[in-house]
Amino acid sequence: MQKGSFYHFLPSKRDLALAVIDDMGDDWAHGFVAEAFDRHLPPTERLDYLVDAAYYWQKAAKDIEGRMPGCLFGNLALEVSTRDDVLRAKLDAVFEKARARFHETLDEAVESGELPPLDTHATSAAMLAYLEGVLLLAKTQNDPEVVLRLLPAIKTLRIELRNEN
Amino acid sequence: MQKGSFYHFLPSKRDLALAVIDDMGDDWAHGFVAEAFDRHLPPTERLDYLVDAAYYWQKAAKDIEGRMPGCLFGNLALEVSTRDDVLRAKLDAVFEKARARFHETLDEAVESGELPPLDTHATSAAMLAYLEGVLLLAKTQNDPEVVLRLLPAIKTLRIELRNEN
DNA sequence: CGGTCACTTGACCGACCGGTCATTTTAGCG
DNA sequence: CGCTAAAATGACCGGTCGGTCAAGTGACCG
Repeated sequence: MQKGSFYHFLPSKRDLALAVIDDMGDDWAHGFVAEAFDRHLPPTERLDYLVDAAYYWQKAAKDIEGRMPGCLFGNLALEVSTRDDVLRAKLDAVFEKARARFHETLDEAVESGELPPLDTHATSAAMLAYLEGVLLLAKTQNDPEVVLRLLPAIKTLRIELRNEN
Repeated sequence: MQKGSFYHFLPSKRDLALAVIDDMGDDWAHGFVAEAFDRHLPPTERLDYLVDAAYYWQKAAKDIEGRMPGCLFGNLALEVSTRDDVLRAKLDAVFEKARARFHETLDEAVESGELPPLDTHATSAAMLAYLEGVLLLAKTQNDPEVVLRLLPAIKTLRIELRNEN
């Protein structure tokens, strides 16, 4: 695309980033993540599904482009979130949406007795953090297999309920 | 510093990045991380210590500069590792050094019976990933408290030994 | 057909960035 | 003091980047 065309639709490069986050953020939190988080599956199986989805997505991307892309939002977050607060807030919102998916799943698992009671809010955040961290390491090694090796341990993360006085 | 001076010592900006990784990489893997991983402490306490160290470091940095810096190596890794393979490999080596610290600690804990047998190699990598992921989320929220809330769960991460046939 | 309006084009602009270099300052030393 | 070598300076260069804009194209519409 020629730059003239670009500026016909968008006022600046920064606005492109904003728009991309809006567009892909939903795709991600409700697409990639949601697809894995199929409500018809038992909660813990959804996490297995997520591991597979992350792995195949990264692997496919590497096969095509030669390099592991990692997580688009993670990449963006570390690069710009110290320099642009609006962008940072938008990325934060995307992460929050994804976290909510984990949260639902955990609540369901606890309710059904599949998991003992735990701080599902904090634990869901921990799981998202772990997902991002694993993608970071895998990208640094440029090796999707790292995802397969490490990510399943996402199911072992657990944050206890703080005893409420 | 004036740019003339800069180029008196270093041939290019990229070499600065390389040098910084070399310098700070050791500081990190053997300084920040090693400090937390005091061999005089029982293994699991070292992880508590690490949580505190990460928290206070991030908090202090935020108090001074107004923004959470996150992990220097994580930042660099996501930003450049798709564009510069040498840099990527260097960052990978830094992570590997840090991982080894976790690894030692886990081996010790297993040996002393403090932890049941587990895949200490994979688990140490998982812990490092989790550390990076938590810093990423905390930075995106620009809130060091996230570290305090999530990072302690690093002790719950566990990857079982693959049964060796 | 001619008019209009969404869209495209690429030349152009100023700012900045990585890097060079001749010149000057400074520090160490006999 | 004067010599030397290390280190600092800032003008300068080519390239790129974000962004502008006047001119062009083409599709639909009366």
